[in-house]
Amino acid sequence: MRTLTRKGAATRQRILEGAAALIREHGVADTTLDDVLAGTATSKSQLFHYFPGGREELLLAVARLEADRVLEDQRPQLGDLTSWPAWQAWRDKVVDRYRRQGRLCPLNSVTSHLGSRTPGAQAVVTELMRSWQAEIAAGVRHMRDAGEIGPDVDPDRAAAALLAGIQGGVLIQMSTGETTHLEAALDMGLAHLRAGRARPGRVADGL
Amino acid sequence: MRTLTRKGAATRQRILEGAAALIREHGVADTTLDDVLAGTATSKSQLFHYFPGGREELLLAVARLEADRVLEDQRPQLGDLTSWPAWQAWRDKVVDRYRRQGRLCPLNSVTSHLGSRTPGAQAVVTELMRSWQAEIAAGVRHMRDAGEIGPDVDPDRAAAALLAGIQGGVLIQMSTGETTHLEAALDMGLAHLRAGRARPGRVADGL
DNA sequence: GATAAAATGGACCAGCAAGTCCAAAACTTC
DNA sequence: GAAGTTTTGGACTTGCTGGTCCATTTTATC
Repeated sequence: MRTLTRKGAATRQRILEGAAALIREHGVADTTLDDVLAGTATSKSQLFHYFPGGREELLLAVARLEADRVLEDQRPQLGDLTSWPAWQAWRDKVVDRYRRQGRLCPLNSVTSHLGSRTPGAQAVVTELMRSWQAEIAAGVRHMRDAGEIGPDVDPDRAAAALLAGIQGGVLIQMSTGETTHLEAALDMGLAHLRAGRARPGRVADGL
Repeated sequence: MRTLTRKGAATRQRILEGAAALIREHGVADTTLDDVLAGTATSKSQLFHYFPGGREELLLAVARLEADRVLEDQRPQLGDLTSWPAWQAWRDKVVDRYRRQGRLCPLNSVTSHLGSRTPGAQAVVTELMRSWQAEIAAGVRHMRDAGEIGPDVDPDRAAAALLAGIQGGVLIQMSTGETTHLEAALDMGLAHLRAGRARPGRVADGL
């Protein structure tokens, strides 16, 4: 596969998106290569032609796709955390996104299935977390510069805590089906940021 | 398997714990029944004798074992959140527990592998979350009654947020290998609770 | 339109791992 | 110590799924 014709690229994309859709619906464990083939009207030789690494390579590609989608789904709010209403809008969007997604988290599903033998999967998640946190931290920094948050707040650490709350909320949602925890975590995180505005020194005293 | 002799019970336990140990070390996907057999010096007929449901039943039993262990590992601190130093001690214990555990989270591994077709797995996690949150909430309630936390704080919601932070911190640790997020989430959660002490009305204003 | 490269179809293979089965040994109980 | 039950060993079956292979068709390029 030296080059890729337009047709070839289209086929590859069809396989990738079809696989992602199936995994979103049934989970990784219940999605075989034959399922993907049937669902995308392709043959086995095509799949292995475009993903020489076989299942593993395909799953990794799906993971990347889903990782990208996570941040995309938070735009444009995530990149514009410049006022309290904006933060609230972002919070609502996150909750809504995961409420729609339901119990299955494709990314977690894929990575936990690829497991530790595929370092690429961990890398995808790590990178997602890194940039996600960076964007939140940028928002915190902005608010801090605007005097809405105390100067003693560490933006990265605050963003890390917020991000952890989101992840945990989603994780819990995967078994309970409820977004209660996600909302509680986000609301507490935001309340804490807001509270830091008037009383410098308060935020860090638990560290 | 009408009754279980002492010997039988011991064998069953040996299989269960051996399976749990293997899964802790290598993850679910890389642990076959034959691995368990080899690792516990048992034969296939024994495994299916004590776990008629086969792999699925065994995995579920392992999930229960691990779920129990999670709370046990936090004792006695978890049940005694009655002063700020006690909260801090609990926080340290949690961080330490997961730092020791490393990247693999057996419970998440098992449940995400059993997937949605086994409702029992979700139930185990849900139940764990429920009681975990209840114990944290009890601590919050205690502190509130002692006047250390404002009366307007909802203990269950605060506990939910804290729990989400923990879960997310651990989840992130699974890919990064660092406990940074876990610590940030816990510290922020505790700082927020502490901050609620002096200024009633503050905590809930983000809701 | 000839040639080379890419795309496609689908039969085939191989291996693994879950699960079955039956006979033999050990234990319990009387 | 005999009868019945539980426990154990391990060979065997079976189904599935990832992966290979090669012949054929389509597409690009000149």
